[in-house]
Amino acid sequence: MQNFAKNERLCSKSVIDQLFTQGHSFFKHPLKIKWLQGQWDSNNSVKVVISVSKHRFKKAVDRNKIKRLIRESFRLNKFVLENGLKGQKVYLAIIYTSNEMPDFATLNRVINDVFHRLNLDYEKLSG
RNA sequence: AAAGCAGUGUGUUCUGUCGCCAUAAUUUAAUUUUAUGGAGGAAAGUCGGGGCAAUAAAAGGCGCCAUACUUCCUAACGGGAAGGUUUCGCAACCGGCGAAAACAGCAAGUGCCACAGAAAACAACCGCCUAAGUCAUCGUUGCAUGACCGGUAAGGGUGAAAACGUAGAGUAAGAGCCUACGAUAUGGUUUGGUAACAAACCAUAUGGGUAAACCUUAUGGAUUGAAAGACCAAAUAUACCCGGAGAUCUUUAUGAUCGGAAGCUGCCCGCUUUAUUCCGGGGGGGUAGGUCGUUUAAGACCGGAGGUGACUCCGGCCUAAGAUAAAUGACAGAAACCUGAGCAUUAAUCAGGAACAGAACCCCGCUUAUAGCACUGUACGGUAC
RNA sequence: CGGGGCGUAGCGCAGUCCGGCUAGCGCACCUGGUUUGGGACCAGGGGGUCGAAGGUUCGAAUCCUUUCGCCCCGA
Repeated sequence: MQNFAKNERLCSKSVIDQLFTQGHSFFKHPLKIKWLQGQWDSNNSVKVVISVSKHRFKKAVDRNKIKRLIRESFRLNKFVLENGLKGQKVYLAIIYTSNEMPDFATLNRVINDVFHRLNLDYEKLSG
């Protein structure tokens, strides 16, 4: 299913603090990724938070646009990550760090690469 | 005729696939499925005003802040409408039209006005005048000369600004001191107007600018903002309250027996307590989190009536985003619009473009940003040269 | 959402309340002197539309209005 429901979003402030202080991170232009293994009740395998800096994009319209594009490509590529994780659960933060507006095609490709990379890192870490 | 500039209005529609948020129905172990709805004229800036909420508070005064032609509209406003005055534009003049105005008061008081200039506000530095008064002088006894006491704003290369303007009369010299014409201000009367104000007449005056200087007058203003505020409430710790604490027996109970610590006593018995420890229960405040506040309102649309207008009244009809690390999207296609190529021109065709910008308690305004398109103004008439 | 502050020379700051004074100070920069040469020192010099636009005034960095950018605070 290529949907994106409410329980796949990370909303708790304390968990976000934990993710940003203790999480593993890597960088793939124009995205910065932070991730951390987690535990929760519902049976989805990822909780994600998407962030665009107010410093880089002053207009709310542009920030909303970028967040919507990232969310859309996350939704379409989520199956890659779910296959790699094999039932484990992960908190994820996606931070946009460029100064230019992205277009959907390149962003989609980057997200796909990022998820493959994330799967490799996860396997390496867990053995 | 029209570019540009300024203002006002408008702010593209439809189809398919996959998704997001809310509500309703349906169905479950979680949930699923279906239907309906889902950004703006500025949602922006947060500059005014109000609702709403909490706190404070007799009335009133002082202080502080804001506003300032008039009448009206509005819940209210620093907003709006109509009107007046002044200035500006068409424009040389008149009418007319349009635009702008922080347009109360400096003739209530105080302060300031650099440089220059005699002087920047109770004006005698130079200049002009010695008629009157006092004193002195003398070949001249005067309509003399000199000094003192004075008079005088007509003239003076300045300056942003110089003490009503021009002409006459008058005088020793002069002066609105007086006269004529003109200008301005204040007060009064009459007429028109709800009023600001306008016109006419009379009287008085001639007082430089500055209140986006202090200030005066009039009017208004309590403070803090939905992160306000109300309610529910896990985990952990816990004020306070209640019950209990080890061992043995059995009839399993509000049971019996033995025992520990402390106090009363010198000691035993007996009585009382048992906390600062631990266990169980209650319990208040309250964190994470959640619910309400929160979208039915100074509401939209249609029709009628009143008013120059802002706007008001009456009737009908409708309910229209509601998220909370924050939904309203992505991809593909079509139509209309604009630009370029194409063509003598139009059409077909091809390529490209489509602004400013995203609700966060809710309204009314203001301000600022806006591609393309539409409309209005700039862009009237007469007279004179 | 609400509140407060700052934009002046390449850099860091005065001056703004209460309008006129050459828009000033330190570092940096340039020229000359000093030294065998450099630094330090001495003397002299250049560089500013006071964030932007409009207004008030004879006159605005300063007063008023609008606007742009930056920073801080309240949970």
